[in-house]
Formats: sequence, C-alpha cells, structure tokens
Amino acid sequence: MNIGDVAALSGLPAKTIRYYEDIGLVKPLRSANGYRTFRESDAHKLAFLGRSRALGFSIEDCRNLLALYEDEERASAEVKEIAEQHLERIDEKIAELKEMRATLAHLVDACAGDHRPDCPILADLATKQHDEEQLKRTA
Amino acid sequence: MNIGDVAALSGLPAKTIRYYEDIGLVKPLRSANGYRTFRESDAHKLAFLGRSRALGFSIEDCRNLLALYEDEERASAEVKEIAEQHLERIDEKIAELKEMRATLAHLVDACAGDHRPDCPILADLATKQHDEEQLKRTA
DNA sequence: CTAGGGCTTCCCCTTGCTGGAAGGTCAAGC
DNA sequence: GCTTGACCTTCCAGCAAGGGGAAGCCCTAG
Repeated sequence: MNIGDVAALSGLPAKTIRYYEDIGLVKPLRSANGYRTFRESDAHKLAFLGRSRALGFSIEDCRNLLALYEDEERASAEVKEIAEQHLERIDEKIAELKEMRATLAHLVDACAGDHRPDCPILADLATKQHDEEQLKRTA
Repeated sequence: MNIGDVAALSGLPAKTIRYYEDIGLVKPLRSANGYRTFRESDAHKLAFLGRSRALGFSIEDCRNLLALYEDEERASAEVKEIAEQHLERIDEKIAELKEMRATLAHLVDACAGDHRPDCPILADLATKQHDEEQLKRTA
C-alpha cells in the first residue's frame, strides 16, 4: 500500500502519516522507487492512532498506548492509568471552559449591543478584579 | 516603570510583555539605557490583555477588543459580536470535550485495570468504528 | 510523448508563548 | 574603585501537531 491508500483507509492526511513516521510512530518499508510501503499492520496502527487522537490523547500518550497494544504481556492497569489521567485532564479543561463561559455569558448578557459606546464587557476587562466583591455584586 | 514592575502589576511574565510589544499590542517608550519604559496607560492595557486572555480570547480578538476599548466612538454591538463568537467557540469546545469524556469514561469503566492483558480500551481503539451499531450495543 | 496524478524531500507557517545564551546596566556593599 | 547580583537587552531555538507549498521524481493512460 502506498501512502494515499493508507490515508484513505485510516482517514488521516498523508502529511500526518509522514509526520508520524518522522516521530517514529510507524515504520513503513520503502519500495525501490523510494515510495513508502505500508503493511496491513501499519494501516492498523495508523487507524489506532487516528482513534486515539480523536479521543484527545496526546502523541506521547498514543505512543505509550501503541506500545501497550503491541505488548501481549501488558497489564490492563497500565492502559487504564493512562486513560484515567487523560479523563482527568479533560475534566479540568471542561471546568476551565465552563468558568470562562459563565463569566463571558454574564457579560454578553449585560451588554446592550447597540450603536452606543457603553459596554459592560469592555468595562469589566478594563477594571481591576474578578474578586469576591464583584462576584457578589454581579450575582 | 520598567518591565519588571509592570509584570508584577499585570501578573504577566516579562517574556509575554516583550512578546506583546513584538506583535504590536503595546508600545512602551524606551529610556536612554535602552530599557522599556511603561506608562500608566501601558500597564492598563497589559492588565486588559491579561484579563481578555484569561477569558480565552485569542490574541487577534484581544487586538480588536483593545482597539474598540480605545475607540470612544465604538458601538457596543461590535464588542458584543466578538464576545458572542467567542462564546460559541467555547460551547463547541465544551461539547467536543464532553463527547470525548463520555466515550472515554465508558471505556475506563469497562476496563478491569488489573494485571491481566485483556483491555476493552485497547480493544476499542484497535477496532473499526464508533458507529451507530456500536453506540447501540454499548448504550 | 505528453499530461496528470501520486509520490518524495525540504523548509516555513501556525498559536502563544517559554527557555536560554551572551551581554549591557544599575545600585549596594566593601 | 571594584565586585556582586539583580535587572534589563537582543536573538535563537523550541513546544504541539501538524498544514502549505515548492521543486522535483515516478508511473500510467491516451
């Protein structure tokens, strides 16, 4: 299989696949003309990578997951550990975004959004703190 | 004020402030020895930037917000527009993360996490689709 | 035999900084 | 007067995770 085929199969752009080879995630063979030649197992790995990335795992996580995947002797606890840590990061990220969202929604709500220059959004960004006093006042 | 002072005031690292000058967000003066000299207004802008960034606005958004902030003739609608678009992006991001979270939580839950190699997480990453059939089966 | 599509490498661009090296400046202490 | 240490300066490199595009092979069809 050439890179185009495996790209179509895995859903990953060819650029990405070359990049993954660069950083050592896959090691396709080369045919006489210099083209990369992908085996079934390479295609399989790439699909695995695509799905791991889609779940938000970092490249380094993917590298570790892939190694565990290939290791028949692995303990599922190792995999679970990685997944749980990732889950935690996701939760943190969600919490952070929700906090932004809340503040921002509040400000958007308070802004008339008309031709006049008065704007609570700018006023808030310009003034000192998002402290407890302000939280109380705006609550 | 030197960069250290304004860094302490704004809570931004000196590196970041230099970067903001690089990309034209602030334009401090220079004193005879070559040191940057920040006016009150610069400090104020940097604080504004810090708060905008904390709300997740991109640098380009910040640039626009800052311009609107400085423009006494602005229409609050313009500000609101930017904020609303950002709010939308945040909502999308949250939705995306929640979906990842759901899938991942499901897998983590199904994994024994012991010394044995059998692992539903790897099995899922390795196999074909997250399609409707699978959603039904795992629901 | 030429056109096209696919493949190769290479290097720069992105976002928003962060770290570090090499060196100038300034105030304090001896 | 000299040193020490904390500041400050510039520039260069790099992170994640690729994307864009140039210059140049390769291969096949008409």
